[in-house]
Amino acid sequence: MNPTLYDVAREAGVSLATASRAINGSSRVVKDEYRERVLVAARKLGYTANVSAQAVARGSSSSVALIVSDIADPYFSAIAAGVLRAADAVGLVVTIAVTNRDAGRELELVKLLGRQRPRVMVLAGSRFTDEDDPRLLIAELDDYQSGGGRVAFISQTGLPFATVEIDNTSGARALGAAAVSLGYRRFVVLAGPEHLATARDRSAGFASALPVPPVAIAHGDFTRDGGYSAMSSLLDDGLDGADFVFAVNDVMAVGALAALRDRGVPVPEQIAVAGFDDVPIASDVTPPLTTVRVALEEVGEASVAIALGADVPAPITPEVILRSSTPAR
Amino acid sequence: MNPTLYDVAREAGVSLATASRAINGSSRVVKDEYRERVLVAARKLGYTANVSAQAVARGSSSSVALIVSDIADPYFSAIAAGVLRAADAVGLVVTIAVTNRDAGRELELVKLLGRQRPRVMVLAGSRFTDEDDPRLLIAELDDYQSGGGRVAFISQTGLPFATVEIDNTSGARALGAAAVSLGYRRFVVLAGPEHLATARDRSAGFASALPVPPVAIAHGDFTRDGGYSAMSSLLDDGLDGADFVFAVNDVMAVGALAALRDRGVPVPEQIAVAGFDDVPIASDVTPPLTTVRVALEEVGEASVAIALGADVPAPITPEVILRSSTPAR
DNA sequence: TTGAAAGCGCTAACAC
DNA sequence: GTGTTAGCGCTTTCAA
Repeated sequence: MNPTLYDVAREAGVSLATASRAINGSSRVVKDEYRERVLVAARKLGYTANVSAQAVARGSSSSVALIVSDIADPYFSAIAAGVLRAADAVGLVVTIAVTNRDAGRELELVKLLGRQRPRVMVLAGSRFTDEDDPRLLIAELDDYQSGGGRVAFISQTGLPFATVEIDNTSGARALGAAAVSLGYRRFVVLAGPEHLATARDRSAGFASALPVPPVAIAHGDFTRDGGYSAMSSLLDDGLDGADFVFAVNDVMAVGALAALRDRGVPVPEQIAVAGFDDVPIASDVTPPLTTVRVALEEVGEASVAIALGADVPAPITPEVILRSSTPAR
Repeated sequence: MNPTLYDVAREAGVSLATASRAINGSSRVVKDEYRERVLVAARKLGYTANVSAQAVARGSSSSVALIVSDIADPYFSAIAAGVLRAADAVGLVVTIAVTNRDAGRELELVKLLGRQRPRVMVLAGSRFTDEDDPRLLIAELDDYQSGGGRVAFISQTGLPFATVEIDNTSGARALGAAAVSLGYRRFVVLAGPEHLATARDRSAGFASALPVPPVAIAHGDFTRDGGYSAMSSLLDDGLDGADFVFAVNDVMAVGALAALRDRGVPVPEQIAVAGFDDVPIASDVTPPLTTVRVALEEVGEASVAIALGADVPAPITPEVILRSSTPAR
């Protein structure tokens, strides 16, 4: 059995209240001698506070709930790292749950994690433009907020909650412009899931910078394998002189690179490849990937900051990073 | 304010006890009519159970605590994915904290996360052979266990707790043997931190399969950058005819690949490279990396299984995966 | 089967 | 400063 605060108080010969004040350092001042006695007793008994009990008594917990699509995806694990760091800095503990890219699951998880009454809830999945009904999610989050919780979204605009917004459109447009000025002329887009807002914005932003529409667009999952198969199907159809492929995120670009390599298509000699996000591996694949950098860890940190009351920052405009996967033509 | 169970009971016109039984489905049976009324009332009020209060009343929580070195490292994020999946399957929620590879931090985190009285605690960092004093950690974990918690370690033998053991030595030895039979003769090892048990085992296992000792061993962090700098310093010293470099984990191997590429050393033509773990990107770098596969997600799942009482599995013997970074000579 | 009531471990008035 | 005590929201005897 774990010793309770009551045990500590008895051992120290003080009241429960004094022990509580000495250990968690409330605003009240405890005489040094007593505090010392309490601390010694706590150490002697191996006392560990019970945060559940504290949460019940205080009416608020010390945790942040984080919902991501897939923790093994470098995009989300980088965000998680930022959330973890920011939470740690303010003494909060982080509970993580994954949707596996299932929108319905997200609502369930909001309910599930909401049971912990976390101080903050960060949602980092992505919205679907054709979503059945975001109203249920909104209602659930409203309930959560009315109970004193704070919500922050990452990269999902259009919802009535604080959001760390990433300007996917202009980032992608900048990349498109860079590609054009490097001399590329025939573009192909690995566009991700058809109804995923982030994917659409990036795809559209990229296209908006081109003098001519992309010669082909292939949809696929927002994952490495999605990139691999989208690229493969494009290859099956014949590249038809395309000289540049834009994958709407880096993990898809990595998949595309693998597909290209498996087919023996030289990159960047025959075709250039670019991604989006600048996840850590982007610079370590061969050739190093041109991409659009989003400071993911900072985005994660910002999400807990705004949930905790910081001003919502202006939309983050990601920066084009040119690497050898897209040399000048 | 969040509605409480009391509110629900009142709304449904039943007692608190009945509402509790109807909602969490205790062993007691509640008359259908009452149950229905309670459920309707709960929905109407938007009732959400408060797990902290449940934990206090029940004396046990429904969470698992996971401690890893760095969630952005693919090795740990893969393990985390497994832990998350296994926890989800049994209705447990996961709290994650990172040590940033600081051994002292691990003890602090055990204390910190222990305050939640998690049902299970999984430690996935790595032990240092020269550790100041594992006794403190052990004592802390013993306390935790005596309070009813269950501990599981991943890949860290020698501690008196259930462990998902990875046979690093034999995996590395098998890789060494494979390298020899492929025709390689002059080996170099990127050995990781000097006192990290996992790194030492892998390094020693590999060397034990060679006819001659490695021509050089470079230590460095167990990270991508550690691999990059270890490889760089070896390059500075002159490779001296080495034809094979073994990095004790994949992320270091990826760093080594980058260092080699930056210096213009062709891989695998001039020198072959192999890693360990088979993290997802291993097969996506160029050339695809020969490695020793550890089923990381399964390891994560196994850790919660054994903590929950499953039999401790035999040490996992990882499997050599030959890819193009180590062609036959 | 249901309800009253005694806790669970802790905090925070409130009184001394 | 310190102690008493009434909760916090929920579970679980124990009677009825």
